[in-house]
Amino acid sequence: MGYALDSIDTKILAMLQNNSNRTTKSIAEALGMTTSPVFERIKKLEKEGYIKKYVAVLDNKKIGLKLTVFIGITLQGHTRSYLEKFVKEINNFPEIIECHRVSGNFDYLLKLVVEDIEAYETFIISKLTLLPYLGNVQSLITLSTGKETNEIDLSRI
Amino acid sequence: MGYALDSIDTKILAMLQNNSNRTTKSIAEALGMTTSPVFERIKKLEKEGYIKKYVAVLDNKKIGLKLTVFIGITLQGHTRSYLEKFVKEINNFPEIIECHRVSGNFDYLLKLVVEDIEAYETFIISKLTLLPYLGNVQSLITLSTGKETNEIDLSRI
DNA sequence: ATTTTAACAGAATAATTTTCTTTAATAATT
DNA sequence: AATTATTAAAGAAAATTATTCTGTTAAAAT
Repeated sequence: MGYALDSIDTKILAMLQNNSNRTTKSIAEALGMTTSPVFERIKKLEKEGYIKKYVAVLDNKKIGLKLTVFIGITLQGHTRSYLEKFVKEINNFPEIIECHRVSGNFDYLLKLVVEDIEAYETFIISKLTLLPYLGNVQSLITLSTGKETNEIDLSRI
Repeated sequence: MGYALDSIDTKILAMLQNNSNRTTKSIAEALGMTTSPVFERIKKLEKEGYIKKYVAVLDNKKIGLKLTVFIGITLQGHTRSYLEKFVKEINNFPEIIECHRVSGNFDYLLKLVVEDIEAYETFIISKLTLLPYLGNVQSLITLSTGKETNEIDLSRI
């Protein structure tokens, strides 16, 4: 795979995962190094794809999107071409932020973020149920969220 | 709620959501403005909490965490104190990156990221099933992911 | 033992962030 | 309607950071 991470790399990743606006200077100080090697390591981590991107995490509720819903879906047919079409359609719905093909009691698990229950119902009626080959659809409405992050614990790798 | 977003704010948020390392200068140019008002708006969006944090998004697979699993859980008792304890316990497991209390066929939906099926099994056996009051546990193993993002479509607010 | 390579330190430069002052436009008050 | 506050923006200056470059050291390879 071309490149192995050492403990300095994982520490850098851990810090940038937690706050990507942290300066290389501050990271370097935390590691007892100077800025140049830290800078070079970060660039390498970006180039090699360990760091995919840098993003601002917004407060969905404050923006007016107060409801997160998970939807488990089974399809009636499983032909390859249809599965691909399904995923493609799904990607056009701006409400959907995750779409996983899963094994277990569903074929797909979706995660979506909408304004409220009403917007959710509109989505179901005027978008989701229009898709063909749809089998069972089961919604899990989020009541509260104890934890929701992208941050991976890197102490275990 | 103290502050209403105008169209310039949402454009800034959209850009930072997509790439938080984009310079204020570049954002300002895209908006036909100078850097200072854009800078001030960003600081305001941070201060007011619309922007929660800035993070580096890592490639989990490259780091060796190749498996994402969703777990639906029902509990046998629903006393408030126990629910709180459950969430607290869950937060101590580094594998778990999301924990939602939901309505529907489960009480909780968890999302976790682990190395592989073996690590997943270890988690189930030596961590999850040790929790008391556990009822039904149903796992959805991710086979492939069509979409997985935090980026909210802001054109609809 | 010699060469090569990779990682780091330190300094210099380029670019960006951040602060400050001034101006224009809008809203509020009398 | 005139005047006064407020707010948002522009522009310039200062401070900090990112980025590049050069030289050095240590480790790895030959």
